[in-house]
Amino acid sequence: MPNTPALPSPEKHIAESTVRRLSLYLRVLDQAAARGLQTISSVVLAEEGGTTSAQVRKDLSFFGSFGKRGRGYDVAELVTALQDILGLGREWKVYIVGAGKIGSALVSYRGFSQRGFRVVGIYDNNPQMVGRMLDGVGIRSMAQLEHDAARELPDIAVLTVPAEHAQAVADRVVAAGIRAIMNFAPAPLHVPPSVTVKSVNMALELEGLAYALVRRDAGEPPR
Amino acid sequence: MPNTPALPSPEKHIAESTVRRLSLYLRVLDQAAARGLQTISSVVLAEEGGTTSAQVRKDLSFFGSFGKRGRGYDVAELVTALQDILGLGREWKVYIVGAGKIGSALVSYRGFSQRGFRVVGIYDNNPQMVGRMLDGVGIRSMAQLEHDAARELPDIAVLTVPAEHAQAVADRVVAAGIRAIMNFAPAPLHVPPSVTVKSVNMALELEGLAYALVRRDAGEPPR
DNA sequence: CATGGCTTGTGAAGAATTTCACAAGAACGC
DNA sequence: GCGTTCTTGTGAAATTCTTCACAAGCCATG
Repeated sequence: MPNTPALPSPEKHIAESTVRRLSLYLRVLDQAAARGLQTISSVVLAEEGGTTSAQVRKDLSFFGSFGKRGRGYDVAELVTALQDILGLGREWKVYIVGAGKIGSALVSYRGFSQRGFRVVGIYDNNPQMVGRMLDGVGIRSMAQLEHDAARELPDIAVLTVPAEHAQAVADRVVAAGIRAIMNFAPAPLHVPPSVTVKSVNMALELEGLAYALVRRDAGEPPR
Repeated sequence: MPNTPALPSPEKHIAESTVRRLSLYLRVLDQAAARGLQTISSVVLAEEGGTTSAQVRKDLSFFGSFGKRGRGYDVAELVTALQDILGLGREWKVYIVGAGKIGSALVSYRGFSQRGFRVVGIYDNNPQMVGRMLDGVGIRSMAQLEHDAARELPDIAVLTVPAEHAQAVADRVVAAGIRAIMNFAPAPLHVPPSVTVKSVNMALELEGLAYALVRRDAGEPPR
């Protein structure tokens, strides 16, 4: 680590959009590394990531100086720095709550394991499901959740339950001490401020597309 | 339709964040209607939707006046207006490309059909898959995509293919005349400006959670 | 070791978005 | 009918986010 020591604790508040882009850059860098690139400039990083070079440099500047003027960024170095910033240097224990179609699909999602997110438990309230294995992980009864959590101390709960149960499950998960929730249910969750929630709402994205299509057809320019 | 006729063609450009919130309000309104509420104020709508009342009113004001001072918004009326704005008054034909775990799970996702998104075709390049049925829809060969699209004129393509094929598939989908893509592959897509892409990147959301967790532990306030 | 061509890092400017705050309208009780 | 209470719609202010533009640094070349 020759350069700035990738200090991952800036005083300022970092915008969520910035953090999202950092993840994106990481993905672009992976591709670049796979193609054998040693070095990458903010211009190229921006093109592949769908943003602007100034944005890339600004985003990175919040966390330190990672580039070399006249050269660009060392790919391997920047990967390490970004992983560090994003907290990907360690393993995160994940509970998946809801073993329906989406929950089951997520268990074997490679994007999770590749970044250190390990599914340690899957929960469902259907007794028919309990005991079965999904990709090497056993489905457990919802009744066990609090008990297991006290022992395993999971970091993140992924909620793939029906919308009408989402809030109740979230409450339990929070009470069990989990402080990060990824919510796939199409319902807004209310949690204490000490808990972070990210919602992935597919219906919402689709509706955004529908809006774009009707706007487009109505003749408004996209921007 | 007693009030402002829900004119869905404002001259100004509407921020994507606004459109997302409109979808969210629609969801809150559904719940409200289910609870038998006739009327809802911007304050309540905001609380349930996780935003502020001023934001709600501002968002709606871009499209017209839907409320009554002193009363709030008529739930049923606002639902209709929002559906209208978002282009949910019609049926949208959806192709799902990639019949892996996630693609298969999405076929039967209720959030799609509930809002008028109808899956008319599923595509996969695995010959073992082709011909099987998923929730009443047959899996077709990738080779057919362009041919079928010319006939069925699908509106939206949902991409659930591996990241390394995402761009190539996107190119085909665009060439086939589809102008809206929902991308589940963890790879940024490059498409002509006439095509709208929404990406749902679950790894990215998880990384956002990991970031929040390390920040939290490092003692920074969430906001 | 000087020169030229690139590219970063970053204040400052600009644009976009959110919040404030209040006038105006609607309903209700008396 | 009048006053009180509630709530919308919206300019203006505040804040947040993005883009600009350029000095400073690095590398290669001769």
